[in-house]
Amino acid sequence: MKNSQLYKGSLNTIIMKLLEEKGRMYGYEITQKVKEITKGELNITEGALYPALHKLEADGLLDVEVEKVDNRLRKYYKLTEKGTTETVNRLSELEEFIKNMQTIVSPKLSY
Amino acid sequence: MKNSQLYKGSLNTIIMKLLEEKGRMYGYEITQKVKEITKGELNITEGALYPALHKLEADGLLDVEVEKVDNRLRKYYKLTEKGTTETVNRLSELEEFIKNMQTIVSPKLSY
DNA sequence: TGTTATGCATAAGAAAATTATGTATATATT
DNA sequence: AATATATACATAATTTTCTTATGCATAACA
Repeated sequence: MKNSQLYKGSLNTIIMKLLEEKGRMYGYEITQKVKEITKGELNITEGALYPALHKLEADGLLDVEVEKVDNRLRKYYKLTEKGTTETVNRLSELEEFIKNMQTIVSPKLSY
Repeated sequence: MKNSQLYKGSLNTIIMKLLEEKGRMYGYEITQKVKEITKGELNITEGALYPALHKLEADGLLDVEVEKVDNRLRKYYKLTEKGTTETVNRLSELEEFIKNMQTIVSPKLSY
C-alpha cells in the first residue's frame, strides 16, 4: 500500500478500526479516509483492499450490504459481533506493537 | 515472528536500529535482545532472521565478521556506511508509520 | 472527447514471514 | 550416563500479504 513495507500486516487492523468507528463503510471510502488521515502518506491499493475485505467477510468478521448510489454500486461493510470482539483484541495488539516499536527506537531507561 | 501479524515488515528496521546502537551483534544475540526488550512479546524466528541478515548483507547494508567463541561459531554483523545512512531513513519512516497508526487508533481532533 | 474520479474485481508475481528440518557444541538436569 | 535445554548457524517448502497490472462500468470535468 506504500513504498514503506512497515504497513505490511496492518491493513486488517486499519479496516476493522475504521469500521468500529464509522459503523459502516464501503471500499473506496476506506481508501479515501486513510489517505485523508495520513495526509496522503498511506494509499491502500485496490489489489490489497478488496481481497482483504473478502477474507474478513469469509472469516465471519464483516457483513456486507450492497447498495446502488447514483447508479453506481457500493458494498457497505460493517463488523459482525465476532468482528467487534476481534477488533478489541487487534487494537490492544496494535497498542502493544506500537509501544514495543517505540521502545526499540528510543530505548529510554528501559535496557 | 509472532502471532500478531503487525510485526511483518518491521524486522529489517529492528535489526538495523539495534546494530546502530550496539555497534555489532550476532544473530542469536539479536533474537535474545528483542525478546528482552519486548518482555517476551516478540520472538524472532531463525527462519525469518537469518535470511533477513543475508539479504541486508547482500544489499551492502551490513558487514560480517566470523568469530569462534567457546568453540562455537558467531557471525557478528555491523552496519556499513551505506547501512548507516539507510538506517536514518528507515527510522524516520518508522516514526511516520507509528504516528499514522496512532492517529488511526486514537483520532483525537484530527478528523 | 478525453481525462479524472468513483466503484468494484481478479490474476500474476514478489516479498516476507511461518513452519519444519538439519547440523553442532555446551550446559544443566535426572 | 542419558536426556533436555541453551547456544549458534542454516535452508527448504509453504503460506500470507502485498504490488503491479489489468478489466469492467458510470459520472463528472475540462
